[in-house]
Amino acid sequence: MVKAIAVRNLHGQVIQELGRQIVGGELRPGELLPREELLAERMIVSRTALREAMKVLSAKGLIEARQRTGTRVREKKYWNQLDADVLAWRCASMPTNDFVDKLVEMRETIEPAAAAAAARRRDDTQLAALEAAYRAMEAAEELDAWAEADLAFHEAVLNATNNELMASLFSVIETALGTYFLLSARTAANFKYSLPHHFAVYEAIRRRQPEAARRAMLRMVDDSRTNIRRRRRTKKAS
Amino acid sequence: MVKAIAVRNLHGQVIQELGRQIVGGELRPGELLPREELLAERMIVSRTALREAMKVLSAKGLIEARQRTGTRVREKKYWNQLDADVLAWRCASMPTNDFVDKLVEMRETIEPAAAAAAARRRDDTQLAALEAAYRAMEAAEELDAWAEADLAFHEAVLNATNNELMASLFSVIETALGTYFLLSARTAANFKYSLPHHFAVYEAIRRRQPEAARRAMLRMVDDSRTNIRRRRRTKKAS
DNA sequence: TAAATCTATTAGTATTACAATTGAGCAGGT
DNA sequence: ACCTGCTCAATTGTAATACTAATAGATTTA
Repeated sequence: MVKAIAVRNLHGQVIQELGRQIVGGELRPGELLPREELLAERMIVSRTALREAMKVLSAKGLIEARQRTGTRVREKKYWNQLDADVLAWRCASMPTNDFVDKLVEMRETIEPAAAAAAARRRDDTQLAALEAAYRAMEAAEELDAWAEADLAFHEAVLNATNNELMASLFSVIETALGTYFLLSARTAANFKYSLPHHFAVYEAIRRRQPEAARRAMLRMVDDSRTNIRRRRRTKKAS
Repeated sequence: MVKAIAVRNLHGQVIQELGRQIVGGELRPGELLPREELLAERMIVSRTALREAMKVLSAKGLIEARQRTGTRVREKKYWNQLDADVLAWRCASMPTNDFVDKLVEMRETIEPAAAAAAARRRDDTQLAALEAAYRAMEAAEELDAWAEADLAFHEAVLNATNNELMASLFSVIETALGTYFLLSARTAANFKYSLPHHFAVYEAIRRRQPEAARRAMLRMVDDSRTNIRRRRRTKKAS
């Protein structure tokens, strides 16, 4: 479901390894992990490499090191839940359905608001980008091209927001969901199903009508969610 | 405006130093920073400590290191905008008003949605926490106590959401805004001004009325924003 | 009993050495 | 003149080692 970020470095691997274990629940919050020397030995890396990894995990809020006491896994409430890696590890570990629901809920909250903001503040360049994305969706002949254009469309909306925070949040969520929400609902036969929804969003943003944009985006997201749910049931049945 | 996270460690200081410089624009994207040996020497730390800091900055998406080439500052689009530190550095560097507006915009989209979700999914324990926070606000005699209770109230709402992502996002934003949005609008005289708003939110959540909760929270946030704006004008005038 | 102190353990920092990667230039062939 | 591939050197990546600093817990002392 999730793209594993390619890791060439050694400490990168260590980060992944430990991060996965912590987020996945093998290492439970409060648990004390072996002292650096031992752990390094076990993972067959130098203490240097291990420590570089630990610093990163610590920055993500997953662990906390104190002299003499050792390093322990922090409570979940301190984790940087919005960190791309943490999110990815959760996706990789969790019995996904309820977590996906949470991600979708975030998306449902963000995107309509973003559409409204875009309608308010977009400049002509950003509108042009949006239009280009829409035309690409319209012209798409096959699923791949359509998915790519769809993604570009949503990015363009977020971009027109002129609020990097919104854009960033969406991109994190979207990465976590992978191609899930883009592709899941549509079969090869009807993948252009939501084109009218996209047009409505585009039009509202073009005309600078925030409320219309919000409603249009809401309809789109809603629709996508019901499709995902339907798909989920189908899968379960099969 | 922002709480500087207390840093005891050396690499912690280095992280702050470099992070601030990058986010603050002293080191521009694309710029190549000195090789580790030199940089370490300049900052009067060992290469070890420097590298531990670099790994963290790299995890935040601020820099990218490649062998032979060196380490360079990444484009803004790759930064983890939602990282607490990155946010804090931005707050510390930016001519704040427009950035604060962006944060407020995030808050305005999140909180009403959160209130609605809370009304849908809260359990009795969470409701009790919410009630406790409300009573504390009601009972508050002075500004400090009120601010604390207010914060607890919002946390309780987010918590009742049962969606850690929402909770996390809010907590990040709230930290970035510091006590700004909690305190800025109210003078010592009328700090209990928004109590009715809070009651409305509480009631709607208690009665499991999502839409009512959303609207109530929206009114509250809207109101808070106008107060902030008013305050801003006043400040400018003075 | 409580307060001060010592001690052993663990993370933090520094230093040094070497390995791995790779851009750039050079050599050789066509 | 142009491509190909090789070598070289610069920079990050990894390791090993030694020492420093903080502190939980035992020990001593008032």
